[in-house]
Amino acid sequence: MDAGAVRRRNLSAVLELVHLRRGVTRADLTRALGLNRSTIGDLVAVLAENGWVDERDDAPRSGVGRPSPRVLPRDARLVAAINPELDVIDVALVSLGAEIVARRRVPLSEPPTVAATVERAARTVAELAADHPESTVVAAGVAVPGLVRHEDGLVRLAPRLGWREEPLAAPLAAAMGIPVAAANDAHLGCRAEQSFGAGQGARTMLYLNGGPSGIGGGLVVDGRPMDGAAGYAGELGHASVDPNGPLCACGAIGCLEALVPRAALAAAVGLEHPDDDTLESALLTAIVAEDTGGPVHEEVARQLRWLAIALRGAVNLLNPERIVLGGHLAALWRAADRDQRASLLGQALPVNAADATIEVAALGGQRLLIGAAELAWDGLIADPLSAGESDAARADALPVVS
Amino acid sequence: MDAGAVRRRNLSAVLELVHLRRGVTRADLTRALGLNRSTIGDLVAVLAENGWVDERDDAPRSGVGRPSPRVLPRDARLVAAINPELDVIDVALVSLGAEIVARRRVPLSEPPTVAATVERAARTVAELAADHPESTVVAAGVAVPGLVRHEDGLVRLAPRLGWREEPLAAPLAAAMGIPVAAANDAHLGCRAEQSFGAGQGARTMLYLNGGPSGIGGGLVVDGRPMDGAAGYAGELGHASVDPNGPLCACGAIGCLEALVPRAALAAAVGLEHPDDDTLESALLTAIVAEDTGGPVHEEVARQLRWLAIALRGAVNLLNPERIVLGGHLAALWRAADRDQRASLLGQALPVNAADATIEVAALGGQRLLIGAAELAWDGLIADPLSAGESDAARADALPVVS
DNA sequence: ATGATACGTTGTGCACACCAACAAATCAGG
DNA sequence: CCTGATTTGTTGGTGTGCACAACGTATCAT
Repeated sequence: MDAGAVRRRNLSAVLELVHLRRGVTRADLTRALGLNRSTIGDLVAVLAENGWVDERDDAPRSGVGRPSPRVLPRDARLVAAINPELDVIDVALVSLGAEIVARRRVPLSEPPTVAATVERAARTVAELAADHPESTVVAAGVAVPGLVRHEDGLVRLAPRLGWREEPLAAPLAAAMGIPVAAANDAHLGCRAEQSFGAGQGARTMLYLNGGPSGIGGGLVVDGRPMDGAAGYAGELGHASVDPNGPLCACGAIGCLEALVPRAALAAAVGLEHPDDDTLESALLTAIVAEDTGGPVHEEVARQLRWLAIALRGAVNLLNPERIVLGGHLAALWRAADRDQRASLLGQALPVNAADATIEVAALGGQRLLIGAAELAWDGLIADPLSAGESDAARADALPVVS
Repeated sequence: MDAGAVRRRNLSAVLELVHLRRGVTRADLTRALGLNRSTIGDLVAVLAENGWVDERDDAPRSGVGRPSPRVLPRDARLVAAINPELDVIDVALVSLGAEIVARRRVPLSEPPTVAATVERAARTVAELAADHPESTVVAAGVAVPGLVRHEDGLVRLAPRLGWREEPLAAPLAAAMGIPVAAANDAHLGCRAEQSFGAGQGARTMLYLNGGPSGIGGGLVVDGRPMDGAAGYAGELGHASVDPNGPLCACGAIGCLEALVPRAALAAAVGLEHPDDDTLESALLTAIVAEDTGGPVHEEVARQLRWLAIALRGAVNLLNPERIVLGGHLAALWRAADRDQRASLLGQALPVNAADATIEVAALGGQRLLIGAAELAWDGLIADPLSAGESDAARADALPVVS
């Protein structure tokens, strides 16, 4: 580690705080980073020169002493967030501080091929960027409903889209002329919740999302997203919960996601492909309306029992301090009564159950886009000055294909 | 991060390499750390001045060019490693480079209380230290067969010893006058295997050990040991593998360790409390002697089936690149035939199964002591100069109770 | 108004890693 | 055995970046 690395680290730490807290005072920065006032002043000045932040004097007056100027993220640079799905490609431009500046949902008549995804996404990003001439789109992140190799953004398998061993990040980068990184959608949901949602502050966390194509998840270990050896960690949906259970689409027996399907929950309340909010409110309504022991109660109780078994294993293995539930698992949690909630971790070792709090995901429909944007910001925040002169020349500094 | 932090980090990185590789040339250090020759020379000189390393010119001649002196760990400082068990307290002095310099197994007539453990361990360490007057014992680590809170080394529960909510690190530190850290024995086995055994080089690894009191484990994530929120991670032994299975001692149903007990394997080969080596060789002998389908084959196959179910969940959740098996799980693996070995990860997602290799633990009976020593070295290696003048004054720099 | 408090600003010093030039120790080839 | 090539250690000089102290500035409390 040389002296330059110190500078890079400190600049990166400042920028990361500005990003995560959407603006902080310089005084906050000195306290959070333990650096000298003069050093912080210098670092902020460098970031301001390079177009990353603005300083403003509209500090909320708080206490005696000279007020500290606020350091705010600047929108001169944006990243693109892309989420291809079965019937839509969701595209957004996201600022530092994770504000969605522009968003367009491009409807599809049929599931997209990779080529179509690349073409539509690149075009849509260009159109959205044209509406924001004062900003430059400097990188992109893609949330893919499937397994993505993180070293090069190759989609190993996305059953819902019918993709298999398809390069994705590379052609997108070629089409857009900026670095592109891709990752599993649940991983990125986890990142988003960790940075800006229900996972804030948790150093060890398990995120579980119940979507139409199954149950995915993500992990945070020591405050950092955990990908595993190649990027496929977090697949608790394919943990065994019943060795005598049904055959799962993955070929194994008794997977969690085969026993806790979103479709069954939706069917119990008479819906077919509800979105998260619709499913949740229908479920809560049904639970209130129905007598205890009715079919909705039954299905909720059944799914909670299986979920508890899977959570027991994960909680005993990881000793997380937080568990965040999204999608129909969030709906399940909301529909559960006091006893059912307690029993979710009831069979875990007491010490592990005591450390863990269960929360419901907070970011709703913006989750995947914010997560994809986080992925895109990663390399830039890690080394803010490399983006200084030519934004395109920095491609190889990223864990990304350009 | 200030300038001094750079120095600390670099010194620490050099010392860590010397420790892990049990000596390296200065040329190796420049390559491994990417620092300048002159910087490495300076760092090594500082470490040598402070009694951490020796330089010797006995380099193995390899190729042209001026030979690089070897930097070797020096035994001026030692750490104590302590492992209380049911019928013995195992104590050792361990050098930088993880060589066991002295060891004594103190036999017990009955399971030790915490007070007895503290007294016997402290006395034994003092006696061993007296045999090595040229060295100073500067810290200690304890491997506990139970759940240990890592912030203060309090034993939450050690069923085998009958301990519950017992402070351990604090009284030991008081008795010995040096910093003491304590952790779960399987965690420390994992650390030992990671640093010096079958886990070397793995950045994501799952360690699983089958002992007489159950199945414990440890995790390595991003090259660093993973403890969880409070220190209780790795308990895959209490993952559910059969919701209709037997009641486990932990109060839950169908835990892995209830279905894969060491005692059943030992009983199958007619032994009662065999050590690891005895069990393994007896099992291998029996497998060869017995016809396929016999009771030993049956028990091995049965246990492997349950183990596969638990491993599936863990592998899909973590996407590890290595799985290390110890204790009777290692014996199981050794006894398994080709097909059985393949089927251990056969139900995991193919991408996850492809990334993971299964290995057998390599360090045998020294594992826990080496792991406990690793724990003790942690704080010292992280900041070598703080130990320079007064070895005792550095206590509060450690994640440890003094 | 006045002191106390908190913060930004400026100039200086220092720690530390890098660099370039040189010296030393080996190997290969004659 | 000598010579050149190669690799590495050594030395003195240089530059970068953070800390620190002293001072200026803006707010609050009385």
